[in-house]
Amino acid sequence: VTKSLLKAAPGRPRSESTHEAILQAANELLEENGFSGLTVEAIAASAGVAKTTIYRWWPNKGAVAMEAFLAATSPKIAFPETGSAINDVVTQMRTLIGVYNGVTGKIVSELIALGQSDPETLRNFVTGYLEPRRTAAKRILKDGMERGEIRGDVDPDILVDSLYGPIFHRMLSKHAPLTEEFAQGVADYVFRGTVGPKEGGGPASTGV
Amino acid sequence: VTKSLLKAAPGRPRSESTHEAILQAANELLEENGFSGLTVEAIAASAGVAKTTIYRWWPNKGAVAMEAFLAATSPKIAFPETGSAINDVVTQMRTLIGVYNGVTGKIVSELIALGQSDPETLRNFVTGYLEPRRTAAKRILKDGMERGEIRGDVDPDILVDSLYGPIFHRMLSKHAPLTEEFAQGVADYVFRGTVGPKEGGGPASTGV
Amino acid sequence: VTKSLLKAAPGRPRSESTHEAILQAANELLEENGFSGLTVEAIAASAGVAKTTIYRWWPNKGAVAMEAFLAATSPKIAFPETGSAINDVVTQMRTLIGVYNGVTGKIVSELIALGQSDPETLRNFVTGYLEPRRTAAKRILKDGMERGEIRGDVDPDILVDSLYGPIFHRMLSKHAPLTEEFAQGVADYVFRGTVGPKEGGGPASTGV
Amino acid sequence: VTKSLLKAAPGRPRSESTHEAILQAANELLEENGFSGLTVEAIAASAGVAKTTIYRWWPNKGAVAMEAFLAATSPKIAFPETGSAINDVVTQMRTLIGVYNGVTGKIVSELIALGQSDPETLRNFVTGYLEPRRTAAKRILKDGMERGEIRGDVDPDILVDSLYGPIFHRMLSKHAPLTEEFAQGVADYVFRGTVGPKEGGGPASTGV
DNA sequence: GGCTAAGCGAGACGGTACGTCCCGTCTTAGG
DNA sequence: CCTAAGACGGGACGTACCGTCTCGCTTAGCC
Repeated sequence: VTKSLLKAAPGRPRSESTHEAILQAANELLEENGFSGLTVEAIAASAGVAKTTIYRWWPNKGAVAMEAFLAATSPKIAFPETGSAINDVVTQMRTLIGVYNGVTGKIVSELIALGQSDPETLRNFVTGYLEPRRTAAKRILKDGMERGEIRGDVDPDILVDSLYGPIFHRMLSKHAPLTEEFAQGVADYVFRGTVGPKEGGGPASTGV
Repeated sequence: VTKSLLKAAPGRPRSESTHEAILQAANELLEENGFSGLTVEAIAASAGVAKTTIYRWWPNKGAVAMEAFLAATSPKIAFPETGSAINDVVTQMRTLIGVYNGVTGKIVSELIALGQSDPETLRNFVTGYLEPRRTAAKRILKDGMERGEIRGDVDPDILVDSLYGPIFHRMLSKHAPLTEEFAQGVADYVFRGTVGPKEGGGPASTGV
Repeated sequence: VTKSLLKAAPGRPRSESTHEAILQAANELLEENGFSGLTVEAIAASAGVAKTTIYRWWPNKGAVAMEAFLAATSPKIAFPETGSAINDVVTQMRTLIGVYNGVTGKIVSELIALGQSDPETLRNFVTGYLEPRRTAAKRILKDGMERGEIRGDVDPDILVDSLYGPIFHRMLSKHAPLTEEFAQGVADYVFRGTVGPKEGGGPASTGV
Repeated sequence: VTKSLLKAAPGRPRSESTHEAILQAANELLEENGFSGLTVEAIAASAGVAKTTIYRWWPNKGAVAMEAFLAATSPKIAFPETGSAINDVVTQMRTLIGVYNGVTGKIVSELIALGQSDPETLRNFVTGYLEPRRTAAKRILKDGMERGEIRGDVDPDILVDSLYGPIFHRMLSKHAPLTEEFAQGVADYVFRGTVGPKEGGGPASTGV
């Protein structure tokens, strides 16, 4: 009977409860004070853990914050499946607007901010957060392309950034409010285009 | 002969050379080390200036960095004027790609990042950098709407974010390369739309 | 009228009260817990001072402890002057025994101990504490040599170490009690010698 | 065949090679870096041994260092036996000077230093190192007293400290060089005394 | 020409958090 | 029961910058 395919590592095994306590403490502090108000010492104190234990596993507080955020938000991806790719994506965009107007938006913004001075963190954010969501969106859009709902010569990567890029832009720059109307407008333009005569009923909205 | 309509303030006047030395030092350090490696003490040392003098005129290092950046880059706005709004905007977007792939892109990114933990800085970035550029772009687009090149019911604010938001997104998240093809693609989709049959010549590119 | 021969240093002058508060706090903690129980953080807290301020002026806690000790004990040198060098020295030795059996002995021991891993500290101890006392003792002994009380060919440096070395030895090694009888005995042997027949009244004690 | 008259303890027996490896590693590190640069983790690493194993057998690093030192130096006691106690002692003192000017002196100093903050260590040093040597010296001196070479009313404990205390003092305080001349001088004074007229041939040296 | 007032260089200061070192304890698995 | 391995809580270290504070000197306009 094989006990395990992997030989057990020698020494005292890493305490899983400690690991989780750290991530949970980090998450709570992150939601309370934002990233800039996050300190390793506070995480340690709040988790009832030694600072050294944190530094044993993460190189800096950014890495802790990132893992804490990812652990807490990873599973939340959800697209509706109505049969219309455009419908599905627009619905998800409007939902996202609500999320990004809340605490999550603040944390996502700060993680991207953090990533500007720490490439490792940015890479982790992209692979752990952004890519899975982009992939899901591209899946929907590709389905729409298969069905003929969306043109076949479209590049899904560019399309998905065309749709979500503006949302990130407003979330980060705050130069204009991040509303569902905005998301709807962006989707309308990207799907229906904007060229045409000055006056005109224009193409119907893609709105849900 | 009155030298000035305003009564001169008493006391020693502010040294303009000191002011400039500070901004220049800040700019150099910003380009060298990025914002996170920027410290007030380093600016002071590099400018041959007392820390006190910096704090007399700016509330924190973010404000110095912002002013330094704006002083160095403000005048550079330039849109071509070919008679085609779409042409002009796309050309400018492709130019912007080049700029944002260089040092300026790094600094802009870090200023946005900085703004995530300092609302004042973000506001200054928006009013000092972003708004002038958005206004210029909207001017071009509105001209196109007047001419009938672009639909009349389009919201210029949303349109401009649809075009530039994706660029900022890739600049900040670095999940995919920031190429002229990308800018071209985004512009194509936003102007011509993406709905349509799977196969199809599709609408002509908006390309220059 | 000259204000000062030295040009005033630029910048905010060092706070003398802070300086003293640090030394006093260090001294109190030293007497309470001994040197090994002394921490820079405790000194800072107890003096109401920032840790950085301590490190601005002293390289490590040993240096603070040394200066604190020297500031508190420097002026205490006192030899009686009875006309007899031997008498004076022996009296002082007996007094010293009392001092070294108390807190001072503990601190002196720990400073010497500290000096074993920090040459700078040891040097400061010697020049700040030991040398002045050795010089004073040598002064007395040389007077005795002038008067003919002590032989003229004696080396005062060796003599003074012959008298005080044993005291330091017992203070540090604690292999036998540090009593006035011990001091008396050492002085007897060093001054009167120990050679001679097994039985014998022996030379009179040098005792006071 | 009985392996032993004593019943063997249950479980895995203590590894003697491990024991020795620890002491040897400690000794090497002690000679290299001195005591302050000695860490349990370094001993463990250098001996290829687990930290736990060290703590199972010694309460702290001082105890390891002490045992390592004693194991390495215990057997080295040697007094000449020329028939003259004074001769023998002086010869040994001069030899000791050489030893204490080398690595051994450094280690002895640091062990005494260590003992200032750890009574247990100091006690071990005294019983394991100092006492045997003091006893040997007292044996020689008592022989001299028996023979009438040294006065009979002398306290051997005080005498031995009068002779060796000055050496320890200079070794620890480093206020003056530790030379054979110094040892000779101390012995001269302690055996022959120092009182007498200013000018005078004085008593003959006790020198060898 | 002296007075008043602010700008300025210099640098000390209280303070926060950092990331590191080493301690001595513990929890595993294996001998 | 010993040992290797190494995770853990903990305490203090010395450092980097922060933003504030006192200084004395400089540079102006005003009386």
